[in-house]
Amino acid sequence: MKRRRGVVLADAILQAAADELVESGYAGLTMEAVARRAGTNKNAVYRRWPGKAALGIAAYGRLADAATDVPDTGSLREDVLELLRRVNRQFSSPLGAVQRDLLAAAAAEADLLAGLRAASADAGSRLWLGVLERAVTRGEAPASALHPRVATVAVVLLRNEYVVRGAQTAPDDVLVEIVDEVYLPLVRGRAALHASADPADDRGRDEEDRPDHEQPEQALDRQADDRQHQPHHQ
Amino acid sequence: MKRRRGVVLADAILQAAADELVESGYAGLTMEAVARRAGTNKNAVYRRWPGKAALGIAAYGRLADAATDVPDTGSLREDVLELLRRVNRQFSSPLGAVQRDLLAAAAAEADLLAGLRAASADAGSRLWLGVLERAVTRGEAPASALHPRVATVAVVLLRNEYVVRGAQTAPDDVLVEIVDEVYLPLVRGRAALHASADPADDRGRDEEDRPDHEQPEQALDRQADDRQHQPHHQ
DNA sequence: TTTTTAGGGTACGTGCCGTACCCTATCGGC
DNA sequence: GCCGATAGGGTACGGCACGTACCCTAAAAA
Repeated sequence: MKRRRGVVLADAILQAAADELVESGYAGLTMEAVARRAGTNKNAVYRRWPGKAALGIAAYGRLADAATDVPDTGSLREDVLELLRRVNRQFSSPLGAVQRDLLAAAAAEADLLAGLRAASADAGSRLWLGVLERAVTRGEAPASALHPRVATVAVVLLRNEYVVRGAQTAPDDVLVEIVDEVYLPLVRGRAALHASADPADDRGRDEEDRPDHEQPEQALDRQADDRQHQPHHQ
Repeated sequence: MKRRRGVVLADAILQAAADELVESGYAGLTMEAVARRAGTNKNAVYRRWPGKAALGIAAYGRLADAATDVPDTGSLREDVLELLRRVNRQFSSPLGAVQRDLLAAAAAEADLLAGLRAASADAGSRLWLGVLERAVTRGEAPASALHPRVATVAVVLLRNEYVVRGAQTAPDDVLVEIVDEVYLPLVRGRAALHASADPADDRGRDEEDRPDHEQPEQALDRQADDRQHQPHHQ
C-alpha cells in the first residue's frame, strides 16, 4: 500500500481540516476527526502543527484563498456598497463563522493571530484602499482620505454588527446606513475640512512620523508593520 | 457545619466564578474549580446554570457593574478622547479579555448573546450619544450627528483594534488617530454637508484644544522595530 | 544494501463536561 | 417542636477530546 509523505500528506491533512471546519465549525473541529478524514493519524498532524488552533488557522488559510474581487462601477458609493455587500455575504456564510471563531480562539496567543491576519485581514485593507484610491483619481474623494483607518471604516462597522448581534446576516439597510451615515460623510467631510484650508489637522505629530499623503502602498506597509510588542517597563 | 442555601449560595457561586474568570480567563474557567472555590460542588452549579457559557455570562454581569462615568471637559475632542482612553483601559484589563472571550463564546448561541448585551453593550451607546449631545448643545456638532452609528464609531474602531491585534493594549496614538482622523472629521464633515460648507467656526477651537505632542514613551513605541517572527513552519 | 527518516496503528494519561446516586442539613407547614 | 419536602454536599461515572508515547514498517537517502 502506498504511503503518502511530506507535502502530499500535509496537503491531505489541511484539506481534511478545512472540510471539517466548514462542516462542524471550529468548535467541532477535532484532531481525531481530521486525522481520520485524511486517512492518517494524529501523529502526522501533531508533527506539523502544535495544536488545534494552529491547524485551524492553517486550514482557514486554504479556505480564504478564494479572493474577493473588487467592484468597479465608477461611483464611490456604489463601489463601497457593493463591496460591503460581498463582505456581508462572506461574513454570514459558514466561512465567516469560522473566521470569527478563529479570531476569538487566536486572541489568546499572539503568534497565532499573526498567522491569521496574514491569511485575511491585511488583504482586506488593500481592497478598500484600492476602491478609495480610484475614487480619489476620479475626484470623488480627497487624497487625505487615503488612510487605512478611514478606508476600512465601513467593513469594521459591519464586523461590529456581527460581534454585537451574532451570526445573523446583517440586513441590507444596515449596510446602506453605514455607507450613507458614516462612510460617505466621513470621506466627504474630510474633503470639506481640507478644502476650507484648515490643515492644522495634520500638523505637529503627523509631519514627522506619519505622513498623510504618502503613496497608498506605503500606507499599507505601514499598517502591516504597525504591530508592536508592549515594552512593559513601569 | 452551616449549609448555605438559595440566594446566598448562588451569590457565592457567582462570586467564585467571577474570581476564576479574572484569574484564568474564560478559556480556563472550569465548573469544578468554580464549585471548589465556592465551597460547594458542581451539583449546585448545574442546578442554576445549564452550562459553562451561561455561568460565565452571569458572572460577567457581576463584574461589569462598575459603571464608567462620562467625562465632561467642555470640549468634544477631549471628551471623546478621554472616554476612549477609559474604554481602552477597560478593554485591556482582565475584564476586557473576559468580555471578548465571552462575546466569542456567546456568538454561537443567540440567547446567551442577548444576556450579554444587556450587561454591557447597550449602555455604551447611551454614553456616547450623551457626549455627542452635549457637543451639539455647545454648537460643536450638528444635530444630524446624533445617530447611534455615528456616535459609537470611535469605540467600535477601538474594539476592532483588539479583534485584529489581540489583547495588547492599544497605544495612545491609535486612540488619537481614531479621534482625529475618523471621529472628528466624521462629525464635522456632516456639519459641512448639512450646514452647506462653512466649517470656519471650527477652526479656532481646533487649535486651542489640540495638544501638539504626545507622550514620549508612546512615540518611541511607535518606532519599535519588530519584524514578523515566523509562525511555526508549514 | 544499509541507514535514516517519517507515517501508521494504537494505547494511555489527563482534564473537563455533564449526569446520576445517595446522604443529610435546612426550611416550611403542621 | 416534629416531619416531610426541598436543596446542598460528596462522590463516582461515562464520555470525549487533547496531547504524548511506543512500536512497527514503508519509503527515501546514503
